[in-house]
Amino acid sequence: MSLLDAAAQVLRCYGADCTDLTVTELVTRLGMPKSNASRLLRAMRDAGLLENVGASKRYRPGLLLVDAARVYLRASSLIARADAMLARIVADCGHTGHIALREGREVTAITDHPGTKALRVASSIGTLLAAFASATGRSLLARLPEAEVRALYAAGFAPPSPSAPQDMADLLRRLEEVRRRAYATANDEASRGIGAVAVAIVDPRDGQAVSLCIAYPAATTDAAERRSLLAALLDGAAEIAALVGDATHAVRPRAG
Amino acid sequence: MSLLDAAAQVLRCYGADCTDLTVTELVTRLGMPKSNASRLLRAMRDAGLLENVGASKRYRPGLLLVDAARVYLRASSLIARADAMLARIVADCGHTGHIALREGREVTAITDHPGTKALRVASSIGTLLAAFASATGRSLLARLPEAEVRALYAAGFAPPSPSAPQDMADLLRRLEEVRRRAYATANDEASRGIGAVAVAIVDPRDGQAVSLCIAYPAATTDAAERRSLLAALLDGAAEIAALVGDATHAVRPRAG
DNA sequence: TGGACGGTTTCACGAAACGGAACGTTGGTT
DNA sequence: AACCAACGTTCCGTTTCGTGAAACCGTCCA
Repeated sequence: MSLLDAAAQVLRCYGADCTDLTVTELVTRLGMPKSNASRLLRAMRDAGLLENVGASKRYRPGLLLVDAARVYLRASSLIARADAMLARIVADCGHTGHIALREGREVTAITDHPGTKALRVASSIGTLLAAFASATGRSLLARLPEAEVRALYAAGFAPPSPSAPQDMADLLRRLEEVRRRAYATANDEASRGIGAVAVAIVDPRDGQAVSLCIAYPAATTDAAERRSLLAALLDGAAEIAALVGDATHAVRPRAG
Repeated sequence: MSLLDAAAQVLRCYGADCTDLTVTELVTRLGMPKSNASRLLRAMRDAGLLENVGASKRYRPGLLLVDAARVYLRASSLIARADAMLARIVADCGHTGHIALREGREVTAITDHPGTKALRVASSIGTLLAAFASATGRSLLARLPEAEVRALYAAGFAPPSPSAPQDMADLLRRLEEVRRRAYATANDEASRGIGAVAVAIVDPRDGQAVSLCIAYPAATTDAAERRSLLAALLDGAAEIAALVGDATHAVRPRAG
């Protein structure tokens, strides 16, 4: 593992469940020798990638990441478009929506639109989910060739719940279903009591893929409502897909 | 210069005026040998710090920076509070406002609130300004001991305009004025035709400092309006300062 | 006081980064 | 087709840096 890989691993620790790190926490998280951890955190701080929390020995992300991250988000017209579309769908249906991207075997929400109903799903920003065991993840995995999915999970996977795919064959079958219908669903899978429906769009110009997702409380959302929000999602995705040239949504399958 | 320093320098290139980089551009920007630049960009990409724009040889920030940057912004209740306050002031006065932080000898806007007037100042997000030659920068420098300001500018500075501080004595005199009044101003300094007023708040718990700034078109903003928005800014800053324990704004000097 | 704990520093050696030069690729011009 | 320019990659010998284990340091608590 190179020094840059180590630094990137450190940065990946930060998210909804981790706002700062100590040497010992890094040792525990990454299995790194204590002296390496101490020196790496200090070198990253000195470079500006991290900063200390006041005079403490705690390290958090540094300011220089903010502008670069902003460039990432703004460089992508696909993200911007998908996000605007999702905002409209959320405003109409009242459920929580987010845009998710895949990073390796995980997915992360990068934008978030809280719903307006009394009972709604909480923000998932900054939380990493296993791609194979989430609607957004499966919608994105379905856009990969089978060989690539097999290579990604060459070491196998541990299902987090009984409703998640149980093995490679199960996963591939579900991805084939996603490809056929053009959307993915999840129920009680990453989080209890929550259902989700997700649609992926790929920008053929640069290969970037995003997933638009609506998450809803399973107990209070009946079949008619689920059909309605799925239709809105598929319509919205088709509109963006037409703009960026993603042929997958050219003929939209009937929701059902 | 260590490898991490080099990587951080690359990330600092990204902002409002740079959304992606090639090997040659990096050579030009950082004066780095070509082979080093090629290897560095590739190593950063392989680590996830950067990614290629499609199949091109252009590199842009990688997704992993987004969550870490978000943690930076959310970890700071000071930024959140200052931003909310500024939003209210902007809504009232109609001019453009932003929150700025200092990084070394420069300041960068991290949040932005466009004004509502017909003539308003454009967004400055992602643009670095010289701290000594901007209102936000001077409001933040005034919160440093004089020795620290001298050390920061040990190599001297080149004034970007006739209204900017011309030498160290001039800068120190202005910073003393900022300390006395608790706010900094700029006119025609970083940008022609624009005036700005800025107030800094320091969170004594972790030493974090932010500057709240309102920027306005100099030609159409009369003295009464300037006094009014300065009063709003000072009132807002005093309110936040009381919450975080910054004693500087405990007794607010009369604006004038 | 002694021990536990978190973090830092030291050390010798192997790994990685260095910069210049050669090489490979692409596109444009004659 | 041959040539040239520009960009990016790879090679090579040398130098620098990162490695992990162990020692050390500072703080806190029984």
